[in-house]
Amino acid sequence: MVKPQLRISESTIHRLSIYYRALNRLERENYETISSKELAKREKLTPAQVRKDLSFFGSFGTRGLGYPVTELRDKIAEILGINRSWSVALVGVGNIGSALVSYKEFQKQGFRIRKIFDNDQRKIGSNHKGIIVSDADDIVTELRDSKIEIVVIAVPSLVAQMIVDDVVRAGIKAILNFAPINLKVPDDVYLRNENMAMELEYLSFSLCNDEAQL
Amino acid sequence: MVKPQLRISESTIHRLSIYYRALNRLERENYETISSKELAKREKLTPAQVRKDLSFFGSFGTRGLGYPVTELRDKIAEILGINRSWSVALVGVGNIGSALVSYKEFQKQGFRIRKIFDNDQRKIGSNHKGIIVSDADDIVTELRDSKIEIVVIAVPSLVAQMIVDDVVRAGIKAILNFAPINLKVPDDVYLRNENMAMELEYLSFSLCNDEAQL
DNA sequence: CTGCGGTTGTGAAACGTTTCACAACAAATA
DNA sequence: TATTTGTTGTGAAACGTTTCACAACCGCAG
Repeated sequence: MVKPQLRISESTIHRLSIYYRALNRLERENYETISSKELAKREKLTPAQVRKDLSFFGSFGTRGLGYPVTELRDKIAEILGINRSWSVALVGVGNIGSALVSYKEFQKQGFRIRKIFDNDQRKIGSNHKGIIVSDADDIVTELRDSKIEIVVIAVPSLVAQMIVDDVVRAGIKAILNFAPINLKVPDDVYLRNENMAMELEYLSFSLCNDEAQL
Repeated sequence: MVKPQLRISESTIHRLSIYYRALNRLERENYETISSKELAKREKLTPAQVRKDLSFFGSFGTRGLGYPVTELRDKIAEILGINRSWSVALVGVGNIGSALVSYKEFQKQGFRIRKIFDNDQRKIGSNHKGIIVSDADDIVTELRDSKIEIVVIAVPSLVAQMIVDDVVRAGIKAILNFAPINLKVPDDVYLRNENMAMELEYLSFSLCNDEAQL
């Protein structure tokens, strides 16, 4: 079903996420099928782009009709690997960490936070949405024997590399990092960075170069 | 100093953000100059990319020596428009909103949250880091006569379009949206989306397609 | 069964970004 | 001054992504 990989670009994967959400909305609006034209219009993309993105993984549409909404949504979920649930651990329950524990969108897509770590004695042992915060010093041992597949890092930049080293040592292969720093990980570990200030900086740049841009 | 714009790509701007942070660290480590080679190595980029990115805006380096750390940092701050402070309003003090109010990285780069809105009666009037939460119904009037330049939207998807319409009506030209939905804004308004689930989905995809990728 | 309007899937063209490769130059050394 | 080492700035090549354009096909109407 899912075609042999011929190196899918990052942009394509990100657009799949977008299509996934759009299709969920369409389903709620009782659409049965959707054309690449309309889907593109809704998400400010081009029809050709929608079709090409999907064609990397198979042919899911019907000529003359478009794509079946629910079926395509499920297909994309399968491609992205969100047709299942993932066990996630969170390191750091400061501002951002706490927000993530309650972030509905994670849960909705099957990302379940099952362990929380912090190095602040006042937080260790406390309860966040039913999870007892563990000591960050125990990361390696606690993760090694767990079923955790993805670790989210929401600690200050200064300690982030230390934490990530532990996480790698525990055998974790996928890390989402919120610290605004470039972490070093071995080649076989997937690392993604989420830096919320960067988008604000982009806005700042846009405002400063206004008339030139549009 | 800053060259005539010849359409700078999004990736280049994002890398400028990265250089900016790297240079700050280098300054703290007492580097006086840095070569494109070393800077690239630190941030897992290529030297040519560093040089080309910078060359769009001028020539800041010295052949044989490299780039002066502090001077280049300041130059990039000027290009990105973060050598000043920006007045920001936040709409929605739920999980994410509250985290953003205390998010140090925003303040550090000159993004100052000066107004907060919410539509929850229990939150209106409450105090977040010295700011009294206003009624979201008053967004248009409150923003119109304010000095707010950027609005951050951290409300549920269902109400996000309504809020953004008000924000646009108030004359705001730059919006950072955390709701996982594609908002519609006029062409002259800059809109950026921050979707934290998307990066997790990317990790999920990577794990599912592991052996094929690396 | 034929023809028509609509839409997909995809090779090829167009476009954009990254990498290469080297002339130009700075500093240091002799 | 001449030579060597090191690094920038940049045009051009290589590469990657997006857009174009159209054959193939679906459903429907006559």
